[in-house]
Amino acid sequence: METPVESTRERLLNVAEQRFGEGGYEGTSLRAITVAAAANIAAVNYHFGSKEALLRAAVARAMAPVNTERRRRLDQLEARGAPTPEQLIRAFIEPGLDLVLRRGERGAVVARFIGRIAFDPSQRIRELYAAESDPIESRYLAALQAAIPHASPEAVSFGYVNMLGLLALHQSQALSRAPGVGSTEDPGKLAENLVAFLVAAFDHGLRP
Amino acid sequence: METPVESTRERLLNVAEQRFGEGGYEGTSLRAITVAAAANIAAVNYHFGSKEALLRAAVARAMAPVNTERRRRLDQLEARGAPTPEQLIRAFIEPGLDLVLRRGERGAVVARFIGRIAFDPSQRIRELYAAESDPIESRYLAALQAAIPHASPEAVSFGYVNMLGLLALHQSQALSRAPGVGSTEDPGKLAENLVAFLVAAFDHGLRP
DNA sequence: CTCCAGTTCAAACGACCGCTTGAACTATGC
DNA sequence: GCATAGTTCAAGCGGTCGTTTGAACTGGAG
Repeated sequence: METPVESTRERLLNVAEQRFGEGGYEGTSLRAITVAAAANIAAVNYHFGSKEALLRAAVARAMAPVNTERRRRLDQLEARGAPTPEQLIRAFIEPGLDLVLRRGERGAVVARFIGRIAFDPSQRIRELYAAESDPIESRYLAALQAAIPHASPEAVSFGYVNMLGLLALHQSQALSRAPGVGSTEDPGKLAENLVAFLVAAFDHGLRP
Repeated sequence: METPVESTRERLLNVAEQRFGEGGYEGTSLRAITVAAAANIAAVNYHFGSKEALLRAAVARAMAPVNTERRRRLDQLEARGAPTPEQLIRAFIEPGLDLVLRRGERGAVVARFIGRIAFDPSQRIRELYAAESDPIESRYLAALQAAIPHASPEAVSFGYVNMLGLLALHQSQALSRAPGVGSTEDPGKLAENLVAFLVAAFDHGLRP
């Protein structure tokens, strides 16, 4: 009645995160996006300004709820006193997998989009993602360092980067090369497995 | 005297693995490659047939010594009896980081190339890499399963995929967003850190 | 010298790229 | 009803893409 179910702008963002997540930034053309979104090519430049600006808007929209949830969990943990490594890892991983994978079809699309962009071949694109998640990341790094005092800052950074990479890897579903490997597993278990894997690595696998 | 230092074919492969490693497959044009290789554009189709065939040849050439070394280490380990998880992880990681990062400038180029292609946005490209490393991978999976009998096959596969992903991540140097994070670290230490991280995760972080 | 296979070359092919233009449509306020 | 701002549209811009073509060059064999 008031809104035509989905505005052109929203349709563009939805299709963009789907296609960019499937083929990457360079591998996806604006024409492919606009056709799938039933929009005119010029609509992209009208609503966003450029292809990269469309990507930027899509990244910002996709990351917003994840960042919010991470911030909320971190606030909550720090209010209760010194958090354990497991609590911190869980607070980082779960918003990326759970919150996003539990929302059915669209959630998986968003997760794949985020995971792909985070490690896009182009450094320019990667920085675009990093800018969206840097603030909260530095808070996590500091909290992790405090929770694992016996590890050097370099070791904590190393672990953190690995956590980031593994999360992106599973978000992007790049490991579905052989069907049935772990793709049909339910997201909850994946999150639990990943958390357990990382907790063990952080607790026993950080060299001085 | 006998060879003009480098044949056109070799120059194309060298530049291809450098540029593909920097910008990804879709983000690198044949013209950029041929210009940098001081070759004519048609040389690509003459020597290889197509852009994708050039990539395939580059992947095969880059992976060959890594696969050989992995096979050699695995043979050696299995000849001595039941290998430990650490031995297996080391035998997988070190050929990917050491053997390739220790060869100075060119080694780093090859490593980045492999790491990028392994998780390219396009599934087609990823499969191209997988085809080159699948045989040896299945041997590792079986050996890992035998070395960690208390873990389910799903858990071992999960750990293996994570190992693969982290190796590719560090090979591709995609984490050099902030300069100086860990980029200037020497490759030997990186390998040791990564092995320790993975050993701890495999030993204590695989859920039943 | 002639021949010929192997290689390199400039030039161009059609297709697609991101982006722009200017007109047409739509809906709201007066 | 009419102006106006917001949006959509077909069409086309210059440029780059991967690939192809046919001629020119190269060096060794007969």
